[in-house]
Amino acid sequence: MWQTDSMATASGFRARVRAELTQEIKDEARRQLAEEGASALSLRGIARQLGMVSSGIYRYFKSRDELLTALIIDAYDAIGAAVEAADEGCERLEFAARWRACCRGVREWALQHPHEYALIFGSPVPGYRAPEDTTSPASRVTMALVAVIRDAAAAGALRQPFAPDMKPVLSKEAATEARHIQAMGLVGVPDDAIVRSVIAWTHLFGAVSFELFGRYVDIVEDVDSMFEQAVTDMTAFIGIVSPDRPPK
Amino acid sequence: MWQTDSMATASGFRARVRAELTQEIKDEARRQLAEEGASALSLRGIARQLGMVSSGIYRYFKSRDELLTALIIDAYDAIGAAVEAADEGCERLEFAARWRACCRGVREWALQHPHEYALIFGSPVPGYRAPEDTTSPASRVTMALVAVIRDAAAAGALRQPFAPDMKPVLSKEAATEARHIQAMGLVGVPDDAIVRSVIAWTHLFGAVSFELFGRYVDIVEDVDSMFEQAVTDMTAFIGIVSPDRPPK
DNA sequence: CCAAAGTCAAGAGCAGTGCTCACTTTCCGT
DNA sequence: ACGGAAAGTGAGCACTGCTCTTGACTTTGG
Repeated sequence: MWQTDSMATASGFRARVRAELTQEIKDEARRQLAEEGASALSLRGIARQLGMVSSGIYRYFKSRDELLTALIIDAYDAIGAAVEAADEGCERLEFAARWRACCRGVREWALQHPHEYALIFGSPVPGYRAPEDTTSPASRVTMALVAVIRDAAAAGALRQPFAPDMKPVLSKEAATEARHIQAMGLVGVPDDAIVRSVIAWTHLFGAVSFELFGRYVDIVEDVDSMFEQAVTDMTAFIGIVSPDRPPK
Repeated sequence: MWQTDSMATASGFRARVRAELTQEIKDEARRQLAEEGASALSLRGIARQLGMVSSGIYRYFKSRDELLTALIIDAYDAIGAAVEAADEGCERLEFAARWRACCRGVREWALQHPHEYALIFGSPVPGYRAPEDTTSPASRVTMALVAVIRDAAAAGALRQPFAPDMKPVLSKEAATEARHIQAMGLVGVPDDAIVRSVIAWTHLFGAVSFELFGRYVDIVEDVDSMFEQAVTDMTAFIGIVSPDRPPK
């Protein structure tokens, strides 16, 4: 009994120290990331800053890629948590507000952690292959957005946004694809609304990437207002309305 | 006279050889880029492949960054030319077709040159600062898209896409921003249509980036059809119609 | 026509990188 | 108290971008 206890505390102590140093390495890595970017991240530099010898890092991460992977997972979790929190700050039935809040959550997190955003949504680091462990945290943001669409559809708060003479035709192939996507948690959502949701999701990250990577420079001046308007327009484009909104 | 001639041919010869070797270096760099990605691009590797010594490269590009800049400019020009060609393959008055052709042009060039696309539209290389020379070629694609919108507006082929009860309100700030963008070649285009054009432009590159950077994996299966449908939907979203289309 | 000036390839070398490996120290579980 | 695992150390390998000097060649001007 006490053996188990001492064993637990002992190995617990070991594990604790190890976890702490692992965290310190990641923190320092994030610091360097924020200052110089991903490809300037140097294991030797981290070790130097932490007062240890460079080869010591390899007791904690067996390669630079593995460190990067850990940072990527943390970043996915962080942005996922940020978006979930943004969603949960809304009235459950205010679907349009929820969608907009999720969008703002993505952008705000990205603006606060530009290099970490670039790490996960920028061009993949050459030679780097995303391991399995990243896929689950990577989907948190998407799942939050999916939930809003699903809930809105279930509450009958998804409408046809286009004027009758402007409505685009949905191709047979796109409808098939929509049916396929439907299986991932979008039961009850019309085919064309699924397509428009994917479009809005794509636009969201396109907009944040454009802003962060400088593509709006000398074109869009008031990026805040443009983003806000874009999110509003895209919410309407999907067809999300408030549940109490008069049907017509 | 013959001196001038010999001088001219001599220096012309020199310049020609120099231009040829410069081109060879860029070609080999593009080859390595396509195989391993931007950050794996090695001057020593290029020199090795070209049978010259590494320091020789510096006679032609005074740093790795300068080589990258040259590749970036070439890439901007190439995608710009591709989109312009796509546009010019359409009837001048088929504005919706022109817009869609430009979008397809972007995607097709990107799929054919993924690493070059990543070079110009991926996360900026850390420490790399885009020099002035890139800005002009960088805007060719944007200018082609702007021309389509402008022409469509001038021909009265820009409509309000939303159903009356779904139309989002345009904020004062967004209207101001739209007026600002208008000055860049979009005279005569309504404020809300300008905003929607920016959104569609943003979505376009978001979609191509998502596809290329693997964000559609395990989510969108038939990427071709989804892209085609998205472009169709976004063309309607902007409000571009064919000029002969019955007004209602 | 021949020397001066300019051009360019070559190679050594510097400071930095990721990573490996043998070695020592530390400290935990029995 | 002791054996062994885990953690820390430092030398070393192969690679990188980049600089600088040296020597050969070409073009130019007196």
